[in-house]
Amino acid sequence: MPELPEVETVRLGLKKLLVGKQLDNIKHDWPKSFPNAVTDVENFAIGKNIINIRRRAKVLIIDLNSQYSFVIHLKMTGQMVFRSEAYNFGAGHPNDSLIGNLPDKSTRVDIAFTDGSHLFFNDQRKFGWMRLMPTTMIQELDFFKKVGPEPLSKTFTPAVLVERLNRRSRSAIKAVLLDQTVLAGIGNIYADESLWGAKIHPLTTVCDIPKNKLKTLHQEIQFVLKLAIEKGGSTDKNYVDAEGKKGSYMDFARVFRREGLSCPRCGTIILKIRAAGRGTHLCPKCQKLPR
DNA sequence: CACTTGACCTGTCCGC
DNA sequence: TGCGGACAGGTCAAGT
Repeated sequence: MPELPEVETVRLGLKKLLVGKQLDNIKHDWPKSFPNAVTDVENFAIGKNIINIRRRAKVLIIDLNSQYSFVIHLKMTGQMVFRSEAYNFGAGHPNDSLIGNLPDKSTRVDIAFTDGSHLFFNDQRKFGWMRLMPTTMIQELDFFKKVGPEPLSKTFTPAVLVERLNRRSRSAIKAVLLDQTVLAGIGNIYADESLWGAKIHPLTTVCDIPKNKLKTLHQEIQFVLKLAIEKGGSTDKNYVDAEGKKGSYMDFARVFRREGLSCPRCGTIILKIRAAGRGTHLCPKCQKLPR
């Protein structure tokens, strides 16, 4: 589910809620969701304390004071939800909460802390995973070696965007924006939203995009990601933050999931096409293919 | 190589 | 109401 803004929202929530807590017990029922040896969990997690929560691309990292960390990818439907007590109802926001009692049938991992609170890793589709590993080994993972720059970092200038996109200059821009080795953290929602903002058709070949539009694209990527973090991310279906609450970016979306509605800029009916194997939304008047 | 498709899973929605 | 198929925010591996 989550792209950079959703993972960042979860990170901010977990950082407030989890730092300092001591692990008491871990229950898990689906090996692919938590592929760890029992001895590693006993030696490097149980009884240890959480010291920091980080994010790189769409990956969450929970550091323990044992030189080990949980590395977490939520993929399509993963959720990390904290409860001060297990088995109670959510934060008391009936309109904002998607989930009630925990654990439930989507719970893959249940981490109990010594103060009685719990962290639940829920994942309907079981694509996501969390694994315990030595903190220093994280940077050795293939994914981390290859992943591109963070689009909200100070060093991510328009020139850096151009240089990264040119690595796949003959591919369609939508596919390139989704490529995590080009840029970190952009997924289907924010790719469509930023291309609409820059008035670029998702199937445009990178080398056919004029320089000034690439500069606009750089601005739009940062604008859309920052706005989405402000709004607590996008809840299309499953996404919730660390307290189980939905994000509200979808109320601000200009094209994503708005097929058949009118373009907020020109009023033309928004289309949904297939690009890079993904549902792709665009305004056919604002976003024309160069000819 | 570069791009597309299938696989990993469960759930929901739509058409017949 | 039931059933089949398409589709869903991500990433790999395999195939063309």
